[in-house]
Amino acid sequence: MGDGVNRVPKRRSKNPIDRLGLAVLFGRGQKIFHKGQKAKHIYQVVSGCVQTHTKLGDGRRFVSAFYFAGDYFGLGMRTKQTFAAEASAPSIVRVIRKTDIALAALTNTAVAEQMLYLTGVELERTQNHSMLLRSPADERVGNFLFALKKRSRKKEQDIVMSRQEIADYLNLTTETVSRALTRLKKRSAISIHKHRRIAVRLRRPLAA
Amino acid sequence: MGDGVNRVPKRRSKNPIDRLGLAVLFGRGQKIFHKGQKAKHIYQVVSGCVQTHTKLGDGRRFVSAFYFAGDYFGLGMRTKQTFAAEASAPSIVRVIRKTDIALAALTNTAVAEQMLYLTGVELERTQNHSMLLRSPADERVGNFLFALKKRSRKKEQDIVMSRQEIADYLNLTTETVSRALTRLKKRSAISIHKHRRIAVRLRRPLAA
DNA sequence: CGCCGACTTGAAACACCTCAAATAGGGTGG
DNA sequence: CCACCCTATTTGAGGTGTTTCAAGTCGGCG
Repeated sequence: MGDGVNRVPKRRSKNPIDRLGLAVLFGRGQKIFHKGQKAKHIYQVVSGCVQTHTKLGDGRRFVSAFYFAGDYFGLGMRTKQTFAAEASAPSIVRVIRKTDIALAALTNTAVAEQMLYLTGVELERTQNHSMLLRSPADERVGNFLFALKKRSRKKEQDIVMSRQEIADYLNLTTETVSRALTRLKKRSAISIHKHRRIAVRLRRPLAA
Repeated sequence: MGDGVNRVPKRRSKNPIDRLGLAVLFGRGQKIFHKGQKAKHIYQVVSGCVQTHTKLGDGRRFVSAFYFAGDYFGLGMRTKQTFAAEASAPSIVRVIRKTDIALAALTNTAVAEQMLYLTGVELERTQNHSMLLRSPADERVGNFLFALKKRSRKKEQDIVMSRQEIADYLNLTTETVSRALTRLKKRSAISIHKHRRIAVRLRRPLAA
């Protein structure tokens, strides 16, 4: 957490660790934690969108995940962060100290259970990403959009991240992402308004 | 677990869940669990090598991980298995009922900790795999071999899996794996004896 | 010793990338 | 509110790496 961030009141819920932590507002592009930083906290997106990423030696950028409202991130890191996290859009993030979680776990066994559960969710997310990286470009883009749609349950998606960020997540170039979108449009799998607003017509994942 | 498997005595250790479960011998290619099967157990490789995989609709095969002696697998699956598991080589696998783990957790808080730790290790494994899938073929193959070397700490690796299995893990074809090996040999990064025995000379991961 | 599957090698096709240029949208200052 | 500018996105042409299809070679095992 850098300086100049605005603190907002924490929210309440019935899940054990959802009562802990402090909600903080991050502007678009602002770093939430750095790669290599000591992993003393876990995080939950309250609103907005967060990405975790790393830069490869040659300057390529690798986005490992996007997180939306409700998602936890920074899990499973026992000592240091493997990736950096930053806001893909203005976001409110709840920051929870691991020491507070450990403390809560002493009196509530559901805490340890929830941590295991959340780490399992993160594992599943990463496995799905691995699967996604194995398909051809059109499928990668189509199924990325399809996943967004499933999450939001809206007809039209507001794509908060740039083509470049999508490309870095899907291991493609912006040009290929753009062409894939054009082809999906021609197939009437999607329609695009003003670049960032996309209606996904797919009812099931795109298959080869 | 199919029929006709040979049961062998369970082993002992000081980690809490290492005392649980029953060790079972599986022959090469034998299924340990099926995709979609209820996830009632977790597993530890005692000896040999296990792979988890899934078949995509069009017949492509996707190997999600290889596990070696000491590795746990089948973690983070809360209800059903997302992948199938089978022995890549004759392997002894310890099969541990989750109910037994839950039972042990009641009297020993270290059990829940170890489960979280092991799931974190699995998450890290999957993240590394995702990274691997983003590099060019030679790097994928080279760094796959390098990872094997780091694990075994031997000069020569006995590659127990077939080229096809490596290809399915790295999202390449057998031909490309083969050509990558040839190029690595020409660069004297490795040397190959009789196809399955490879000396990895790399001291650090291959970079672009 | 010989067979058979696993592995390697070769040539052509294809998908994605790179470099280059055109277009569209958002934001700013008048 | 409009014109302009600046960046994000799209589109185009050509190059590169991986796949595909087709032969060949190696090595384990009977």
